[in-house]
Amino acid sequence: MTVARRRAADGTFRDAVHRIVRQIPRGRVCTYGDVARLAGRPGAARAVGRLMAEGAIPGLPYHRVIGAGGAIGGYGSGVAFKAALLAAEGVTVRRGRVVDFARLRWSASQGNATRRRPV
DNA sequence: TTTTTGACTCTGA
DNA sequence: ATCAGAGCCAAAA
Repeated sequence: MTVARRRAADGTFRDAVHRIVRQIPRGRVCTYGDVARLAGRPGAARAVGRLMAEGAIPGLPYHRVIGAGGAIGGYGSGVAFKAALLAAEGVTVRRGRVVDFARLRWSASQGNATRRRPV
């Protein structure tokens, strides 16, 4: 491997966050705090938000990362566009809040098929 | 190394 | 429900 690929998985917080965000299924959402916790740094929600703003990896579903309690959070191109992207996946956003956030909330451990009761 | 920044979150008024 | 304040963390300056 060449040193040029130092952006690859190296155990850094940033890489951990990127890998997690990439796993969020379509039609589901995850909070900044959740991502931080999954990355092994509970409480680093703010740091996660900053990484989202960087958008270092195009193609990642950054729009699926929202605020605590289902708050829409922010977005580089505007929260309106973020809401539109979510709507396109079947996630309804009303008054800056994700409807049925509790059910659409995603966790790495359940992303597979642990859902015993489909929506 | 210290300071600043930012798509956060919780608590209390 | 809405707002201000404080706490927290990682990356960049």
